[in-house]
Amino acid sequence: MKMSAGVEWAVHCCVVLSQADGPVPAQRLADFHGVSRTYLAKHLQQLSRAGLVRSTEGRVGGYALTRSAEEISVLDVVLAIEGREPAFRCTEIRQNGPLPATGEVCRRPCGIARAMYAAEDAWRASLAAVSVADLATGVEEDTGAQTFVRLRGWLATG
Amino acid sequence: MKMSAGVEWAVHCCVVLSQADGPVPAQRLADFHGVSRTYLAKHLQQLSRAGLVRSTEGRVGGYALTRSAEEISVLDVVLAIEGREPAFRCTEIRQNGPLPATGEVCRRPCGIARAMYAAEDAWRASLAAVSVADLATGVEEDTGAQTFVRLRGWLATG
DNA sequence: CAAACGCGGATAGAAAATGTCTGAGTTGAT
DNA sequence: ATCAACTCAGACATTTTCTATCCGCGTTTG
Ligand code: FES
Ligand code: FES
Repeated sequence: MKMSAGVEWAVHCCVVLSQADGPVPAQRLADFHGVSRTYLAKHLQQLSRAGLVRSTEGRVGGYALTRSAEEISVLDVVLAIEGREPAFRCTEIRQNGPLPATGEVCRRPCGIARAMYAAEDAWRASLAAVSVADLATGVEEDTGAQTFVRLRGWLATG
Repeated sequence: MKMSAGVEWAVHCCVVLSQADGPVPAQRLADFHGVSRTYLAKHLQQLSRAGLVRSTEGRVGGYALTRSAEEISVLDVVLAIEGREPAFRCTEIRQNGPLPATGEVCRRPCGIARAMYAAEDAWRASLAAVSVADLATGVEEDTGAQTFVRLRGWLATG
């Protein structure tokens, strides 16, 4: 029951991309966060496959958001990295053993699975309520308005 | 971001124990669910360490709930098996790179972590609202009132 | 054409989950 | 009291997953 560390990297990258003017290469994103470039590239490819970022190839290529930061929720990023399968998986062990549940009952998920899925729905709803733009404003409130100014400067000159 | 399969086993066992009169051996629980006895024992030990079940050794030993089924929530079982650590772990990569966050800001968790923790709190609240007794009544509604009667019979004679 | 960049697969290493084993301790019957 | 059977508990392998890296290929800019 633990989340991949790549989720944090991806969210941080989305916040950075929301403040960038043009495409940002994976090398620059990796240097900014102090993480492995090759491994971060894997996660960026997953974001690309999920349609959250667009990749431009070639000499001055890089990554950029496909929509505005307000339209990208944290849930979108988490699902792109961790996958859309629910964390809990009912293996239907109620059908095992000496007193198995009959086939008619098993057409709908069992009570245990229903409770687990309801909890995951609440989790997803909470993450869907926060957008990348909200995170960016939070960063400005925490570290000051000049943070992103310096970030844009570093992205341009670096 | 996936949950251990042992969680399902543990929850099923708690539902069975809520309907048992005396202590139930791990062998009986494993046979009833059609799973490995030795591996299930490991999870039952975790429940024992968490204080949810009590183990009695000896010739007629086994496991029994320490409190009433109404007082045991699904969240208690999940935390006993999966551990109490949150799924998301902030590795503080905001302190890396060329523009690191200064030490003063980092005393409180960053915005990303706050959003993740809020979502996990919602998840836990949803699981805490469901008790083992609720699951048992759900099983009776799904499979009929005679289900647990036959279960008690199998536990006694088996 | 050369340099920089993204993409995908192949390849290891580390960590965690899964599954099994043997021993210590307790209980009940003899 | 002794014995034997049954139990739990922790230590021990096995398998899968995550993490991380590397190289070759196609693309774009200069
Ligand atoms: S049968 Fe076990 S959770 Fe559905
Ligand atoms: S610094 Fe990355 S989530 Fe807190």
